[in-house]
Amino acid sequence: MDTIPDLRSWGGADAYLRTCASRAVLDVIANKWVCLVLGALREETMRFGQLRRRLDGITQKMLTKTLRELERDGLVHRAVYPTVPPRVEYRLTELGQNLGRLMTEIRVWAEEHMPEIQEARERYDERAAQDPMPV
Amino acid sequence: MDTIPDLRSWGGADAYLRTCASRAVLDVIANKWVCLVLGALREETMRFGQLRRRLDGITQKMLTKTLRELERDGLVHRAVYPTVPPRVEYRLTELGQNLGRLMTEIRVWAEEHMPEIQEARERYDERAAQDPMPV
DNA sequence: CTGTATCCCACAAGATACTG
DNA sequence: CAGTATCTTGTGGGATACAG
Repeated sequence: MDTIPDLRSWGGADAYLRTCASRAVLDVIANKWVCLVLGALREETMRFGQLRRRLDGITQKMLTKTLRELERDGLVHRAVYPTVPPRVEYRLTELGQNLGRLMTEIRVWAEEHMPEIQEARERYDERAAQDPMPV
Repeated sequence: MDTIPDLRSWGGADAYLRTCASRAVLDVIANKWVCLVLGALREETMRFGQLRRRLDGITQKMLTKTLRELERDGLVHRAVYPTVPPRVEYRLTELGQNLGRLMTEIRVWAEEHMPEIQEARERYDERAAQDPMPV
């Protein structure tokens, strides 16, 4: 079982986390699957398999892990209906919806500016290819 | 030398990246150091060592790598002054400032909501400790 | 259908030492 | 000062098999 990292190292002498909440939150959302799951659930409550298809490319394992983390962080609510076969629905909590709005802003930014990034990369790579990098 | 991963590595039929810009951008910003560097440079142009001290806890290697990626993506400009000892200044490009604003929103959100996340975790862990998890 | 449990590997990332 | 070059370890994450 994957263990969920504990952040209580907070306030301690640790160099990374010390002072700020920002770093703790970044440890939550600086994760592509987390962002994508939040984004997907923003649209509607979804079942596990539905979510899996929606997030084309995610493995069962990563989806489960991501959802558990989000549940632990109070961003996603997990509702189990003890039917057979089992039915599990995931929906954003209020906190999750709140964060989801930020995710949407990121998506909007992404769609608007990705071309510029792509162009910058091509320029950079071209320059790098020309410059005689030392052995 | 660390190579900068190329998006196209997963190209073509891959399930993850294909269509959307969001995923490509998430691969850029879903990274705590990237977020922190952008956040730091939002305040002011900084030299390498200055940045390193500011981002307490980052290693030289990771800072270098992060800055190279950001430079490649056109988010950070790198200015080298061929003095001795060398002086290298990093500043956000316009695109970088633009993204930096999003970073700031994340920081604001973090400071506002981290306590809620922390509480959710404690509740979750307490519940988990009580429930007799199956072997 | 919704998960757990394993095996496995590539790579992210820290520590350390060296250089123009 | 601003990096490179190595070495090593942890872990993110895929593939697969199995279970309630």
